[in-house]
Amino acid sequence: MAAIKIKLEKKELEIKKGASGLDILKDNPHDGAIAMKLDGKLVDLTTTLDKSAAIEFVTSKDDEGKEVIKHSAAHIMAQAIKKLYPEAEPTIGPAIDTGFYYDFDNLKIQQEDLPKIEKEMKKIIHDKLPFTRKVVPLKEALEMFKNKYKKEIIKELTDKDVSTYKQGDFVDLCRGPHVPHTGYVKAIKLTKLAGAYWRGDSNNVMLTRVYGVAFASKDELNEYVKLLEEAEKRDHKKIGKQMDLFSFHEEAAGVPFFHPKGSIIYNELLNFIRDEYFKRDYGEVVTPTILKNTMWKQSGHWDHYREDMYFTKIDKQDYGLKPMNCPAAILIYKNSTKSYRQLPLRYADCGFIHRNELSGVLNGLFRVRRFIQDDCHHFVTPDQMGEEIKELIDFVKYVYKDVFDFEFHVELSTKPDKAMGDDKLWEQAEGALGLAMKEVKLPFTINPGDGAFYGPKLDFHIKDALGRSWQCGTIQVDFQMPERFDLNYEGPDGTKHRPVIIHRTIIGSVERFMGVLLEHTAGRLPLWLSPVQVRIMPIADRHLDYAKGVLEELKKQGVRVDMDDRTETIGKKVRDAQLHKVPIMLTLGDKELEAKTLAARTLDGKLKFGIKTADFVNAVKQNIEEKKVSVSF
RNA sequence: GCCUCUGUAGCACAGCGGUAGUGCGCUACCUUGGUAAGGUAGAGGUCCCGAGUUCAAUUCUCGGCAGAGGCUCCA
Repeated sequence: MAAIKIKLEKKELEIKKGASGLDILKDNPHDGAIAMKLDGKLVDLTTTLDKSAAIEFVTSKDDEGKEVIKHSAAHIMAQAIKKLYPEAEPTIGPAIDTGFYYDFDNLKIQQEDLPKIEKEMKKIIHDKLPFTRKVVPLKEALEMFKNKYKKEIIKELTDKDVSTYKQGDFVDLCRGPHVPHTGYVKAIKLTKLAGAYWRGDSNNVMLTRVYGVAFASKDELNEYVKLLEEAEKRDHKKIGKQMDLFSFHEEAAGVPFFHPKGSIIYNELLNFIRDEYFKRDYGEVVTPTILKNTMWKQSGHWDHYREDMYFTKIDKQDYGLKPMNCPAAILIYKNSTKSYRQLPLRYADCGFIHRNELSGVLNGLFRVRRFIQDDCHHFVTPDQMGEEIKELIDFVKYVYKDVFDFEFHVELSTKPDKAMGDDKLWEQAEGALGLAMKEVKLPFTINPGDGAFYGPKLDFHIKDALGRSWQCGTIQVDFQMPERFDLNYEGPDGTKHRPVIIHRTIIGSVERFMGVLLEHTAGRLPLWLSPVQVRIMPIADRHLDYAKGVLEELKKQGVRVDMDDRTETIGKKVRDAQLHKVPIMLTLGDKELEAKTLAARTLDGKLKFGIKTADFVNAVKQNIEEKKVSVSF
């Protein structure tokens, strides 16, 4: 038989024509190989070679390999479900970041059914059924697949042929690639059941989506399960309860009740941002929550945002609760003639805004119906726009990286379908944001059609300790509102010019940011944000008087301090303080009483004895002042 | 809003067609203890709300409200 030359990584090999990746692996073992790249294109290991090519094996450790495993697992699940529920109609089932899912129509199952499906999947995996690829002409494919969803997909394809994969008696429309046989998928777990609209459109029927995870080893599955447990422990709703920060009540769905301790965190976040405003030449404004509908009609909110608003009547006139602060800032701007010398003009507004969110999207502090944004409207000349945006990006970087130690990424969201204004202004605004990002040399991705109705935006997503990402800050360029409200300023030439409005938030909403921060830190907030910064714990009753003295002194110094004077053992008091995430514990006993010193314990279990009160106060104040992320002595 | 699930003491959960338990927490007393749980006793519940089935509903059925996880949406 004829031989062909292939290039395998750095080696040149000669193999039989028609040999497959699996054949090559026999003589050239490659640990964990599950797919391969043929001249850079990802294909099955079972693909046969009929001409010279460069080959690279892809393993289950590579991202591409992981995706192959997840995708193969989706097919295995579909096969299992088809067997258990023959009337179910498979639609689509891709690999996703966290695993895979498959959507079915006509599948009526419950959470309890998942183990049954898992069991069936394990059988299929045990049987090591080969995945076989077959390319068929479109017409033939239309006959092969009876179900309407698959037909719909096939009809939209522009290729001549479509590729199908078969394992056992299950055939699916699929580009591939897949693992050679089902036995390659070593560990699977079905995680949740959900509803999902066909093609993600809420006008379409709701399908049943089954989510799962798949790995090439049991260890990886265990690791994943651990991560889930960790995430559950860090759930901010749970931490909020444990630390007595806030609660939710059915009397006000979607709006948190912040308790005294939670309110401290809330207010500290606002204080922090206000201090930054002061340094950066912002003016804070305080404005009404309820404004007349005439205002909302002029701003465009009536046409573009009404669904998300609450309305009321006062003296037979129609009013709406503000979902955004911009109209108020605009009214203040228009209150007097503005000169170019006054710009940029920055109106910060920490007012409550209300959004009538769908009940199904509410989620702890992450998604609420009433919240405060660290919102500001920058009125700038077109010339100042670029510089102002760059300064803002810098501000964002300072807050995320320097103060809170968050990684983040940026998306540029462009014109949505439901937008107002003409395309030219949109392009100009999008260009300005993109250019600023390039100039500050930050990478960003494009999120098409996700802009606000009045302008494109940069969205800042922060990454927490568990690698999850949250949208918080946003910078939006708006040419529309200045037009609608006929805003202007006197230029150096003595004529009127149109300003540009930049709408932006950095921490986003105080609520969401607090939730992210609680999960990121697992409740171990930096000292400056901790509701109780220091807890004093006398060891026996005879230390009480000394402890009270220390308590008063720290209070006088502005430290948030409390005392655990219960008749409990010191071990018990330490445990309680640990559980409530009190950053500094002062244990006061005979030694301290005698030497008039303090003994401190931090949450990491480190102890230090013999601290002088004055030194302690200085260290604590400095840590707070510098907004340090952690405490140490 | 839609899909699946859930709702029992402050919290975490058992339980059951005959109006309820456990642990932690709380209160009192004893204990005065050196870095993640000392002992004993006690208080605490409209079993989310409403209707239906039943001799009897916290339990079964239906409707509502709220929560969780998804989908769509979003700070």
